[in-house]
Amino acid sequence: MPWEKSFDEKDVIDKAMHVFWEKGYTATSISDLTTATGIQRGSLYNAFAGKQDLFLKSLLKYDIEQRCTLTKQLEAMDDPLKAFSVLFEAIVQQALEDPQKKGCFLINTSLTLSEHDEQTQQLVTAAVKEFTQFFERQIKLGQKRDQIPATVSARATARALFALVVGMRVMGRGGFDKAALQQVAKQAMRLIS
Amino acid sequence: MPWEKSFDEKDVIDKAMHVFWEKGYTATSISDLTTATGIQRGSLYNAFAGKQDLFLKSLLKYDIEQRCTLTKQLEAMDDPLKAFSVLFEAIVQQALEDPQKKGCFLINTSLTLSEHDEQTQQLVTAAVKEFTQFFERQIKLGQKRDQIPATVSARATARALFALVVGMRVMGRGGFDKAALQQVAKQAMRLIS
DNA sequence: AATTGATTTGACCGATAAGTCTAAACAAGC
DNA sequence: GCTTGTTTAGACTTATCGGTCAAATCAATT
Repeated sequence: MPWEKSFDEKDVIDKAMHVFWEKGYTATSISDLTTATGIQRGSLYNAFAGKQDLFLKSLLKYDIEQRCTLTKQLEAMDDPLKAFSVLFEAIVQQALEDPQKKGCFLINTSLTLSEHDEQTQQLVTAAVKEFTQFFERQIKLGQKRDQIPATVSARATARALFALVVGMRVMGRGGFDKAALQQVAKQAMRLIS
Repeated sequence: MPWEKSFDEKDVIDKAMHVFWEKGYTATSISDLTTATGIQRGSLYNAFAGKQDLFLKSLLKYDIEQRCTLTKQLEAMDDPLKAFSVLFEAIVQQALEDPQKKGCFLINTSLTLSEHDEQTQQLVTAAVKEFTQFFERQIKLGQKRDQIPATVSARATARALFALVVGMRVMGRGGFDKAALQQVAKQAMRLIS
């Protein structure tokens, strides 16, 4: 007899995600969220447990849509060297294309982990871990195919590549231009050749 | 006839610096600052123009005490390879020694630049620029002395080393252990050998 | 069309933020 | 020891925060 929700929950999460991504958790107010999503305060609290809950769902969506999708695509290429160059080129592109210079939602969040609940912390930790493991898998695959020298340490290099990705995403938010980011990307490739 | 200030302004800035460094600008309240510094609200506003002013002075102090001091020491070593290894080892050490895992105040700030005034933004931008230039100078010096291969691009490698430093400082705040950071440091050295 | 009951709405709440202001505290000059 | 003028203390102001709630709204069932 009652009445169905008049808004799409997925849609709300997507809009909230972009606000959180751009402004960060603390700097985003509930008013920001109601404005961005078009739904009212009460509806928001009816659909979600609170601000932190909506943030977690936003971050989860980002993780699935961005990191998981990208690494899956790269892994499907079945060509580690190509995958790496595509990945680094994509990071350069994303940094240049985004006028708001939001960077990476996960990395941004990882720098303010203490202001979040345990679930969010676990999500970030897991995402970071899986991302470095992706690097390690690809390096080992490349070595098996003699694309990457067997002399390089897979785990150490994976961590260095991860550090470079983090560095690039932070640099992309600051005053670094296309050339600078491309140069870093090129140096990253040097680590696996 | 009047009466001298009963607190040391430098001391207040130092104490405020550690609070801002640990909690970030927004998460630090005036009450946090009065508690940490031991002076009262009114005195604080009498001595400083406001929260943002005190933050800028804190960041400036950090920049002078940490970045400037460190790079000067490294440059005085007059041995680029040694300087780099000392630098990266220092970053590992600092990450491990700090129980609060504050990371680098400048890099942390660079990720929330939008919430600061223009002066602060300029300070961060300048510090970042000078830091990459330090890398570039050292690499060129190393090449002149045949410590570093002439084939490496000084500017590109300088930027990559900077990216690695950023990555390491972010990783140091998260769940990465000593071994992981040391491995990244080692890979950084590979870029200049 | 009347009934029904969850959704929606926007006013409301207590807490806390940054910043202001007045009155008390104080040391130097007379 | 009184006057003087700055520092200090902390109550106060205004705004905004996250979150709640009761009343109005609406579509499906009857």
